[in-house]
Amino acid sequence: MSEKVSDAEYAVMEALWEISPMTAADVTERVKESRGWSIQTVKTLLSRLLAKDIIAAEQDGRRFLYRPVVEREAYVTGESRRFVDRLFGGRAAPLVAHLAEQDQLSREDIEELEALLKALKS
Amino acid sequence: MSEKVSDAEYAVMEALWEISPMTAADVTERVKESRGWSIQTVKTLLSRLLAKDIIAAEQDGRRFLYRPVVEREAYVTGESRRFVDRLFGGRAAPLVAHLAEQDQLSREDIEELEALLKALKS
DNA sequence: TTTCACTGTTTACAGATGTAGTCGATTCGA
DNA sequence: TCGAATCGACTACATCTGTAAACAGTGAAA
Repeated sequence: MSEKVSDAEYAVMEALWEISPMTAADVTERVKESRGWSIQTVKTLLSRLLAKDIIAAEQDGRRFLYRPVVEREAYVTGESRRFVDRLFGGRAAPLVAHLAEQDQLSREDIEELEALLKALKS
Repeated sequence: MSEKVSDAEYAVMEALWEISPMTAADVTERVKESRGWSIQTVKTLLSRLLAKDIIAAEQDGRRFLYRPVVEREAYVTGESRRFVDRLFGGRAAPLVAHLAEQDQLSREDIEELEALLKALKS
């Protein structure tokens, strides 16, 4: 059970899930727009992720190339489960009901969901 | 926009959302099973929630009676939005698709969702 | 060869969080 | 009435988080 990923660390993971492996400088470049972090900050986050075994590093000359160990899919699954458990007693239907009540479902969402359910029934 | 509720604080909120108002001792009693907290811990959490204006306290003799200011509904809405934004680009359909892929949807969920969608279409 | 740019590593430091202990006031039971 | 229980307030303290600065090593440019 890999450890918890903080908000800031998550931003780094997003970059690495999109492209990997990358050097610390690359990652800094890619997260520059969203967060204005210095490369020092990114290095700290990378070290912490390394220590938690969320990512791995492979030496390349004098630098390291970082890559995810935990895949995005697995992470999202874990987080989703935690979220649904915590706020909706582990049931998905109340979650969707809630989103619907809050008008957080677009017509497009609704159509996709219908198609999805149809597929699930078969 | 009310401040962030930590994990421990959330456990206290759950109790208060179920029954309120309650004294610190009551809350301690109600969270005893899930978390084994001392009353001191609960008092600290209540103070922090007070400071964040997530709950309010009304004096009752020598004690305080605590009650939620932020309603569960509002909290869940905020958290849901944050969650869906962060992990699914703000779209609900991919979230449900993901839950489906992970077999996190029961037959019951599926039926409820169908009914829900039917209602939404009208 | 000297200097500079760039590495990773170590250290920093304030604020949030989890989990209480201590303290002074007060009320309640004996 | 007097001690025990209880209350809220204040203090404590380790860990995590966000955000870096300082530093030491090294490879590249001049």
